[in-house]
Amino acid sequence: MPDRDDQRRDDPDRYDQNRYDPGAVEGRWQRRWRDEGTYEIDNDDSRPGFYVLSMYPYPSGPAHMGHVRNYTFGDLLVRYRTMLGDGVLSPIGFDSFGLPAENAAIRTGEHPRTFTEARIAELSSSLQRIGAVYDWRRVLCSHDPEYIRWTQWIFLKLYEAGLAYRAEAPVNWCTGCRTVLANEQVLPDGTCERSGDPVEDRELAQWFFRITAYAQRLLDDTDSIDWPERVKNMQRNWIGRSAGAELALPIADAEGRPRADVAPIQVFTTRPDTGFGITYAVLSPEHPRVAELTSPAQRPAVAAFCREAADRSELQRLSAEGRLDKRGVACGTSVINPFTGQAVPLFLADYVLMTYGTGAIMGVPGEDQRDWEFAVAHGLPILRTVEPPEGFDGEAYPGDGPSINSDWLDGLGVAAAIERAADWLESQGLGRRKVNYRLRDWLVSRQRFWGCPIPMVRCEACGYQPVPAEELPILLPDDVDFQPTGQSPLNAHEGFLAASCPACGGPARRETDTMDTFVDSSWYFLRFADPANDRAPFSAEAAARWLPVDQYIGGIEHAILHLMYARFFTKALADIGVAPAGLSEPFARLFTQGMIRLGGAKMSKSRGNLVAPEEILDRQGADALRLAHLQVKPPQDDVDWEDFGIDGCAKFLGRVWRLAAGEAHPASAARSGALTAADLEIDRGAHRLVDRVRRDFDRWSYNTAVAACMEYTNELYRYVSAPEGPHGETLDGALDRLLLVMAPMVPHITAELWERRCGRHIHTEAWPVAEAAKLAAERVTLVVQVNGKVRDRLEVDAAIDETEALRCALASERVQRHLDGASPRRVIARPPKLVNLVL
RNA sequence: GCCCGGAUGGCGGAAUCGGUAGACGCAGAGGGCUUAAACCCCUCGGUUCGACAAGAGCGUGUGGGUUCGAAUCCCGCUCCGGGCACCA
Repeated sequence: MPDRDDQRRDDPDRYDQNRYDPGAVEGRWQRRWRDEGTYEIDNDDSRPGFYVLSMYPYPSGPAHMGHVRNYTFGDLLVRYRTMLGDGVLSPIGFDSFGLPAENAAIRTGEHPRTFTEARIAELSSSLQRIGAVYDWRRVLCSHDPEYIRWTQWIFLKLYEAGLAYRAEAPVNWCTGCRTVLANEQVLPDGTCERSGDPVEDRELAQWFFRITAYAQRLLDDTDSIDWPERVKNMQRNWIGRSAGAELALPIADAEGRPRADVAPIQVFTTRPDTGFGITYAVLSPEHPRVAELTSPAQRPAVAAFCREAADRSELQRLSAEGRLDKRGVACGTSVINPFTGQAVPLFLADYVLMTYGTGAIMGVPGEDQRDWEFAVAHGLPILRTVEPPEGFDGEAYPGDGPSINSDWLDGLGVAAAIERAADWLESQGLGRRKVNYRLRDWLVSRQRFWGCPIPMVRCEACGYQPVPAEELPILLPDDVDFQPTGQSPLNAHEGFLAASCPACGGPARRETDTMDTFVDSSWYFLRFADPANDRAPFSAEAAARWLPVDQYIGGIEHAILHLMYARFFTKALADIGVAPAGLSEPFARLFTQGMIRLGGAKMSKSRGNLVAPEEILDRQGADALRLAHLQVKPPQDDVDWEDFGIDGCAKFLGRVWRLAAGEAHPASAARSGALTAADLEIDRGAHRLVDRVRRDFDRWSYNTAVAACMEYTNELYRYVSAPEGPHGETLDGALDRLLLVMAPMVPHITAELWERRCGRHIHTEAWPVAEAAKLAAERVTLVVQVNGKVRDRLEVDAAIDETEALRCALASERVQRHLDGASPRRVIARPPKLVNLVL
C-alpha cells in the first residue's frame, strides 16, 4: 500500500493535476454554473424558446434514485437543447404541501412549514449535486404565501365561472388519512393510493371542480399531443366516453297501460336497437324513486335489500365481482317497453350504479350477458333481437348481426339499427341521443391542515361566500397545536376561523378544508413563465412565450391524476381569460420514465428499500451515476437496481479522462503532416459519432448514445496505441467531438477536460457539426449470400456498383464452393452492402 | 371481458427503412504490466457437431404465411406487464 504514497511524493504535481477526482471537479463546476447563472434565461431572450420541465418533486429530503433518474434525463435535455442554440427554460420548484409534513407534525409537534423547508433545502442541494441545472431565480414552492395567493385567486375565478361548486355527494373517505379523496386517488382494490388504508363511502358536502364539463375536449385533444400512446390510452379509458340514448319508460297501471299521472323513469343505453328485447327494467338501490315505485307488498323486501346494499362497502362489493347470482329484488311495479307497448316488471339490483348514467337501466338479456344472468336468476323471458352467427353457442350475443323480432328494425345491422332506433325515439319524443362519461367531477376539498386554504367563508344568513380577491392570501396560522387525533387544527383555531361575511358584513366562519395538492401542481408550469408577477398568477404574454411545455418529464404513476388535472386547468384558465386563448394543452410532449426496483419491488421510502445516491456520489461521482442511469436501460423501461453498472461507467470515464488529458499516449508521439488511412477513418468516425448521438438524443435512446461513445473511445484507444502513433490534429478533433457529444450526459468531467484543453466553457459551445461527406465509410463489408445464407464477407469500396459487386461475389472461393459450379438463377444485388445469389 | 405494451446469449440490452442477429456494458475465461496484488492494457465468449482447426447445422416465446431474404411484415397461439371494468 505505501507505493501510491511514494508515487505522490515522487511526482506530486502530476498526481494532483492529472488524476481524475470527481469530487473536486464536480463541486467546482456546480458552483460555477450556479454562480455564473449559466442556465438562467430571461423572457426576452432572442433565441428560439424551448421549455424543459421535469415534474416538480414533493420535498421528502435528499434526492432518491427516482429523482436522480428523472432529473438526469431533464438535465441532459436542457444542456443538449442549449448546445443546439435554443433559449432553454429550465425551472424547478417544490410540491411542498402534503400529508407527510403534517404527519410529522402530529408526531413531533414541529410545524409543517419548518419541517418542509428543511426538506426543501436538502433536496435542492442534492439536485445540484447530481449536476442538474436550473434558473434558480424562478424557483417556487406551493406553500409560499405568494403561490397560495394565486392558487386561491384561481379557485375564486373558477368559482365565478361556475367551475367550482359545493355539493353533497357520496365521497371516498380514507380511514387512515382522515380525509376525503378524489376518485382518481382510490385504487381499484378500494384502498387509498397514498396510505393503502381502506376507503369508505360517506355522504358529505364537499368542494368540486367541474372537470366533467371538459370531458369531451380532454378526450378529443389526446389526439393532438405527442405523448406515449400508453398514457393517452389510460386517459381515454379514465374518461370512459360511451354514446347511446336516454329514453323514458312509462310506469304501468294495474292493466298494463301507461300512467299519465306519474313521471316515467329515464334509462341510458348504448344499444337502443335492442329495445324490442326489453323484458324488464332495473333501478339502482340508491335511486331516489325507489320508495315511490315500490308496491305495498314488496316494501319489506325492498327495504331490506336497500339496507343490505348500503351496508356493503366498496371493498365488499368489489369482492363480489364476478359472481353470477345477480342479487336483485322485484319492486312489484311494472314499466312499459316503449317499443312494444308491453308492460315489463321493475326490479332493484346492486349491479346498477347510481353514479353512472341515470341510475336505471333497461334489461335486454338477449344482448347483454349481465342481463342474461339476471333474467335467468329471476325467471324473466329472454328475447333475442340480434341474430347470432351460425354455430353460436353462448348466452347473450353482444356482437354484430341482423336485427330480428324487432318489427321495423328487422334486417338492419347493429350500427344502422342503433341510428334508426335513436331517430325513432327522438321523433316520438320518447328519448334522445346522449353521451355518458365515466369521468366524475374532481373532489378538491381535503380535511387537512397542510394545504392551500379554500378561500370561502360561511355566513349563517348568506351561505358560502367567496373571499374578496384583495383579501388574499388566506394563510395558515403558525400557532397551531397538532393533536394525535389527526383532526386539522384549523377547526379549533379561532384566529383563523373568525371572519366576516363579504356579502352582509355579519359574522361568518372560514372554510377549514384545504385544497388537494393536485390543485397546486395543476398550474405551477404556468407560474414558471412569470414567477415574480404580483398582479396575476402569470401574464398571458409570458405564458404564450413559453407554453406549452416542449418536453415534460416524469413518472408513469402520474399518467391519470396530475396529467389530467393539469390539462383541465390549462383549458379552463384559457377559457376564463387567464391563460392565453390559444393554449389548449399544457405539455406538447411527454416522456414517462420507468421506475426503479430493488429486490423485485418498487424502490420507495415506504418499502424501506432505498439506495441512497449520496454514497455513490461520494465514491464514484455524479457523472458516473448519471451515466449509469443513461446506460442501464431504455429510459422509459422499469429498471432493477441490480442491473446498474456504476463501476463500469466510472471506469469508462477514467478512460476518457486519461485519453483527453493526454495520459493514454505520450504527447511527443503525435505525428503531424500527411494523413494516413487510419487518420481519415478516425476522423470520419468522430463525425459518425456526432450524427449517431444526436439522433439517439432526439429519440430518447440514451443507452445507445452511451454505447456509441464507448465504442468510439475503444476505437480511439486502438488508434493512439497503433505503431505509427496518432496524428496530433486528427486526435484533437476526435477528442473535441467526443467531449462535446458527451457534455449533456456527463457535464462535469467534460467541462473540466474542455477547459484544460482549450480554456473555454464547454456548456456554452455549440453542438458539433457532423459533415455529411464524412458520414459514409470508404470501405464497407459486402455480404455475399447464397440462397439467403451468408457465405462470405468482403471488404469493398463503398462506391462499388452492381456489376463489380457481383464480380467480387462470384470470385469468392467460399461462394464458389456453395454454388458448386452452377450459375445463379437470380441475383439480388444491393451494393455496397449485399449480394444474394439464388440457385 | 375490453384496450394498450412486451418476449432476442449467463444478465441488461443493440439491430433507426425487410438485408452481416447478439453492438455496448455487466458477469466469466485467457494473456500482458507488477517481486506480488489491485488498478490499468490486450484478446476470447449464442449453441450443437467437429479436434481446441477448417467447415457445417440450428438459433430472436410458439405454429403457420408472405419474400431472393423476416428479430423486423401478416394470421393463429402461449406466457408476462400495464390500464379500464357488474359503466348499462
